Amino acid sequence: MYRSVNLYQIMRPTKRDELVQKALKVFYQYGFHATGMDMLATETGISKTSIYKHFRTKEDLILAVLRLRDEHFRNWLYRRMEELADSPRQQLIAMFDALEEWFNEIDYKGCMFIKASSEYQEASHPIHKQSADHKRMLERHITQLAENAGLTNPDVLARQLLLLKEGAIVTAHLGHTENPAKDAKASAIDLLNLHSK
Amino acid sequence: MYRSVNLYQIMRPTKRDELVQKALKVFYQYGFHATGMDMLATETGISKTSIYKHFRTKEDLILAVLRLRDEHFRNWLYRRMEELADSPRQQLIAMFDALEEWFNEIDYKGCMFIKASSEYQEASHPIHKQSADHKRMLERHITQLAENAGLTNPDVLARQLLLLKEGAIVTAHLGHTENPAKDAKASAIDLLNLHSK
DNA sequence: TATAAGGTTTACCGATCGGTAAACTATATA
DNA sequence: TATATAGTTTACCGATCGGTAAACCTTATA
Repeated sequence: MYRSVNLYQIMRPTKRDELVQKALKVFYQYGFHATGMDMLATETGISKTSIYKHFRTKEDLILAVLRLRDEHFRNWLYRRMEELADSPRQQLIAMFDALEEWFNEIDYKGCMFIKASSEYQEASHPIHKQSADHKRMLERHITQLAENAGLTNPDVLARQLLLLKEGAIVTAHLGHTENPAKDAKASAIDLLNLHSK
Repeated sequence: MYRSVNLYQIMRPTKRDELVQKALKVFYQYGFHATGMDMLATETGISKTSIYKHFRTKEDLILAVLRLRDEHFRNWLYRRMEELADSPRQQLIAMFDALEEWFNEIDYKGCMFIKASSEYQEASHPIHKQSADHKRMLERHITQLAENAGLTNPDVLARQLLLLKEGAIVTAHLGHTENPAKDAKASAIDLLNLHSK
């Protein structure tokens, strides 16, 4: 019995994952508070009862959604940076080309973690904390790239590049500026040159 | 009669303004969707019926709140930049010192307009549009300062400085980085030097 | 003193909020 | 065939959502 249960869960986590995947789209498009569980059941085609079989609360579901989003986004960004450039230095610059591609998607609605932390504001809230963790992991990766590129003060430079990234993300969503990714990229190139030995 | 009505409205717009002022604090602290009208009535001490005498809908109230916030914030930032530095060039740098003061306030919860645009995502939504207008007005002012400072490409530089500002604002709220205002300021100084003749 | 405007309280509206109970169906293994 | 699991539908829970109706109080002017 135990064997069959475990095998089933290992081999077919499909429905649960399908739910998280669909919920991600809905939360991203409409926001967290604005998305009710009834609407979520309708949009995903999965009954509310089934949803609550998988997740104790709406908050738990959101945390799972953010986990998936973190995995998807970091994988995509890191891969795209590698595809667009060879050297670590050029990859840091290519981050802003990748961002521009993202901004130009028709359904672009900003960064899910900025939104999450802004709807769940207290720093102690699990959703806020998990959003901060995502940013921390990005920072670690970019810092490593800056080190590999042999740049001076790789940690400071990484934080500065990420400030440009976050600024471009919210500016692209506000929509009052033509091409924030391009402006950010130009700044990034300048900063990189200044941090070269 | 008409005279008395008008005089009354001109001389004592107090209650309405008091409502907007208090609603601003509540919306800023708890978010827009998360703040119900009953809670708002309780927190402001103004009955729901009275609120709806002044504003037809919750959305109208939010628009009034954002108008007040725009006025407060821009006045505060511009004044603080002037207090902290004399030359236009130094004032541009001082923007990040002013931001650091803001970030260190105990009730700091990020930028109200970023939050508003992220809870009302469609670019056509009045709340989203008004948030974008705020950013546009900031851009105009910073561009003017860059021109007065005699810097090359004042418009590009202004947009880049504002990318750093927005990035610092969301990073300070996420709370995963020590002192984003300091990082942003260092970048700003570098960019300013590169744009000097 | 009559009147009008701004404000109040109390109560209510239908809809939706997050979440649950119960009874049922389909599938896959023992 | 018996059993366990994942999933379903229907109905419901108390609370809160944005918004309104009606009756009353207060204050300042005509």
